Amino acid sequence: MATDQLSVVFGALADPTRRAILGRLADGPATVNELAEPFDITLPAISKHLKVLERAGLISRGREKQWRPCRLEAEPLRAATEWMGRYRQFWESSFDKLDDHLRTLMKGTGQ
Amino acid sequence: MATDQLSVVFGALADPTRRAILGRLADGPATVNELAEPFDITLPAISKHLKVLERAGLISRGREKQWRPCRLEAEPLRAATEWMGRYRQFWESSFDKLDDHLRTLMKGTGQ
DNA sequence: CGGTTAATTAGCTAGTCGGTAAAGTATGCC
DNA sequence: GGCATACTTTACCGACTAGCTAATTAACCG
Repeated sequence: MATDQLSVVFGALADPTRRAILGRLADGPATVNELAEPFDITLPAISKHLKVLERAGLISRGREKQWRPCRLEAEPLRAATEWMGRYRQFWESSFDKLDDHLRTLMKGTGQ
Repeated sequence: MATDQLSVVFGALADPTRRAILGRLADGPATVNELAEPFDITLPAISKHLKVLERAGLISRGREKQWRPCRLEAEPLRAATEWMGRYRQFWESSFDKLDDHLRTLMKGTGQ
């Protein structure tokens, strides 16, 4: 996968286990074992997923006694959402049913 | 990569070439050669990228004479954006700086 | 200290990804 | 038909990914 920030973030989101982990973290911080509990995969596999999420800046990790609590860091999702925002008009209106010429024309009118 | 729709869409977006192709298609339909022109990669590589985008439902392809014009289909981005929407509060407010207890408490108040 | 719990690292396998070159398919046009 | 244009498919390659088991590190507890 490419190394630019957006690619890393989208790449991190392209896995249901990682999205589920983020979902869990939306309810508050959790330890690695707590995060692993719902899944049928081993702890090392979870550890790898967490590293991917950390590289994407989607989680941060503390140190508390023998636990390493994870916490959600949603900031990178702002950039991802903003990137998608460019296309919002194409799914919120019926513009995507029109041909290019007409679309260009209408864009010029400020709608 | 997993096969659920959201994973396939995020996976398709996790590559800068594919995102650039979508960017080009936002200006209107284009043929494969037109899409390939800005890049330093071979046509087969572009063809593969297009197949990934098509599998994600992000483009559709027609047939006009000997050309196979591609057109943007932004609909899948709606689901992707909606998924991220769950986390909007975490980057639009300072909630993500507070601890879980406080966040839970404030959520109960409706903001 | 020794043992337990928490989590990461190392090393392996199988499969996917992004790219290539070369061959194949489809259509248009003389 | 025959040739050119526009892609696509096939076969291959090196790098990366997701999973495993086994071993290691780190911190607490008695």
